[in-house]
Amino acid sequence: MCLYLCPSLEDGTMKTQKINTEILYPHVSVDCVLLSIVDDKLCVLLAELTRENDVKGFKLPGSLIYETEDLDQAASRILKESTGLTRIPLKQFKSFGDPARTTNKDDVHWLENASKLKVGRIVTVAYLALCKVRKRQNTNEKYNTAHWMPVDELPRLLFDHEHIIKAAVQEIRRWVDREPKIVFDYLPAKFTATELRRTYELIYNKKFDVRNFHKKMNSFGYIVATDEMEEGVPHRSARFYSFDKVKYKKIYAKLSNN
Amino acid sequence: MCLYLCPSLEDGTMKTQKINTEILYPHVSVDCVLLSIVDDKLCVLLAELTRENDVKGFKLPGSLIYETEDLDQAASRILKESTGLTRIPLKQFKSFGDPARTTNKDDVHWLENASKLKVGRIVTVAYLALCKVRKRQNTNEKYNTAHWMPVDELPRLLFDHEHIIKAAVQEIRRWVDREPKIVFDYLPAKFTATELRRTYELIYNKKFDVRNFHKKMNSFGYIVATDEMEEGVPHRSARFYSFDKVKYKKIYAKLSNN
DNA sequence: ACAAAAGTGTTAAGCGTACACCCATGT
DNA sequence: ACATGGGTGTACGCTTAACACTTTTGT
Repeated sequence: MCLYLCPSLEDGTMKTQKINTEILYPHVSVDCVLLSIVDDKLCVLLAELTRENDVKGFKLPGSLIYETEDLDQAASRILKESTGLTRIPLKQFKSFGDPARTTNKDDVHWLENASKLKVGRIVTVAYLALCKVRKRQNTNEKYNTAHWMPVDELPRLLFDHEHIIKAAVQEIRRWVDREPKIVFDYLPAKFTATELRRTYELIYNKKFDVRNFHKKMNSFGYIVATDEMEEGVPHRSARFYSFDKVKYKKIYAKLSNN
Repeated sequence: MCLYLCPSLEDGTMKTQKINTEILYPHVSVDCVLLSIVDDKLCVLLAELTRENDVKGFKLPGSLIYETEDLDQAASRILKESTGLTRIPLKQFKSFGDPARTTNKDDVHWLENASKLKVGRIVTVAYLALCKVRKRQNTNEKYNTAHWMPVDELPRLLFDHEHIIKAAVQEIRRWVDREPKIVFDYLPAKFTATELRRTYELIYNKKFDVRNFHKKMNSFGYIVATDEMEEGVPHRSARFYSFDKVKYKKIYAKLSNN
């Protein structure tokens, strides 16, 4: 029943935090699984947590939400804080609310120490994005400890964050199936067939036949060949292709009409 | 950043509610979009809200979560409270946390009146299920006002509940695509080809060719013909089929290996 | 006999998969 | 010349979609 509702938090009885003159809503957090390809591996951005110069583990970039903030806004904020990126499509994919998710004694102890707050129950809403990696992205000092780490060689992670990452990797495949556009938001404006294929291979964690992949690319209808060719490579140079937004939208207009 | 954490709620500073000797966590709710087929229409279970014998609108069955309760548990509880059903697969499909979602003045006024509580921000986690409709299901007095209403003829709904239902109807199609099993959890143990086809048609909101549908049924491999036939119908009697769980699991074992 | 719904088969088109060789470029 | 990766076509099997008539049963 929904008849028992949230008492106002504005009466000051909650230990709310003032940050940037905004009030946190200290019951719900957003965690972002930011994926990218680094050194030919599918990687996730992780923040390193240390205590007394001792690395204790890693966590996903995340934050409690603000009182006046939508979940999607919180996710965008975290994306920007942790990578400097904006306008990257973010997808909410699952919420995690097991009361036991924040009860690992080591994790609680470590986090309470770092945060100077008592750690209670938190329901977290997980988001996913495929990020262009930029140099000099870690301008925020909180994230000078952020690292892109391969999703299949994960370090010790806070609470259920490993579980969240595994779910995200499953989810991104379904997302790309439905909205291939996100791959082109990730890729540079001009890309070679091999770059595109390799991106798909790393996302799906399987090889695609080169000839069949070219055929598929052509069948899409929204990937257009340019006149430009790779230069300075010690082998036959590859053609650059680009993504035609208008054609894409026409093709996918039907699909979303349901 | 996740460093600002939830203060313990056990210090009594929150206006928590004691119900069934458990403490509510008054910041997160679970709402269930319970779908079923009634009178050959895809319907959703809605609770009617009245004030002074005046029908003000409808809402999804939902509830704040308990302190010690997982989100999935809360959804199962709501399912049971509102329909009496247990063991029906429930799928978490999306969370809704727009701060403005609970700010419609009419809705707030009406709900505050009904609940005798100040309505603040609530993040809700939405679940979906396909329910067998049972007679005499509304044993819980809270739900003597529950009705199955067609999803394409929705009445005035509380807050963003219409939006949640629309999202659920999209989602159930994807769910059936991935896990056809839920259709057989919905259907009786013995069902005719037409019943199955009609179920698909109502879920997908489109017609399926009869012959092609039979062919597809057979290709599944887990739908087995029985010797039983319909009786007492004023036309050729239909064969009953049944769902073979073991065969199904063998077939879908591969798919989930990813 | 008729009304009403059940059940059945073929064809064509599109899509996925498997597979091997020549091409262009820099060293 | 050679090493390196780029680029191309065909054939087969599977899946999907379109389409019309006969069968069974109760009245």
